[in-house]
Amino acid sequence: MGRRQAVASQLEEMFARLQAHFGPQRWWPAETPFEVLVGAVLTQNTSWNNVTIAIQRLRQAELLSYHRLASLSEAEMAAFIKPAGYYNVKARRLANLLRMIGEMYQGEPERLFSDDLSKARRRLLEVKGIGEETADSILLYAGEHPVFVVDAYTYRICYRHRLIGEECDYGELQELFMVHLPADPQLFNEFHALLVATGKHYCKKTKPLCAKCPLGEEMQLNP
DNA sequence: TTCCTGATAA
DNA sequence: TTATCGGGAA
Repeated sequence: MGRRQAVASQLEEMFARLQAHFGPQRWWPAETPFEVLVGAVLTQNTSWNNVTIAIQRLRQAELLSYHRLASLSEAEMAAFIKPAGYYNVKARRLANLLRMIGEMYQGEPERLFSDDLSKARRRLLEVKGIGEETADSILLYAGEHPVFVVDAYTYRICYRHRLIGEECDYGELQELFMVHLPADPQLFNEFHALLVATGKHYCKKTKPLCAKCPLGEEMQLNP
């Protein structure tokens, strides 16, 4: 078996094991694509639990739409999203993102989501505060584009299982998944969600629970 | 105390 | 390469 096939089958087995263990993840936990976009910024280096509190506050105030949210000042926005942490930074980032949607997509987020993948990605990355992971989360979970989302969990799990080296960057890790798997948004959706579940419950930063991990402790060499 | 579905400026 | 942003929960 060639190297390419070997990696492909390892990824497939990883997916199968996680799917069998965790079941359907039903991502992204949001009612609308616009809510996905907001959540993608709020969850930067932040536990999802805290994000849901912030999202609830926005929902309560009926601010989960482009026009309503864009009508707020950054200071007002910051007050609403406070429970998500980094609230001043995130208010600025949301405002930057909404401004781009206003200028490039006539204030209609749907035009961003349905735009050409590479064009939409470039425009998202031009926004200060939107990096590759946040951009790809929006493209996959709000736009249903076939792009694999890489995060700290993906990196940690793949590194510990010796699929990548320490120096592997975002693009290289993303390519590992996208080259070896079919470009299926539904597959990428579920796979990333399952990796997050794994990182959260087993492949933890400190004290990983390798013995109980659905990926098996025999795969991992150096936790 | 540590960690959390990062990104940027210094 | 490192410092900074931050509230919430374990």
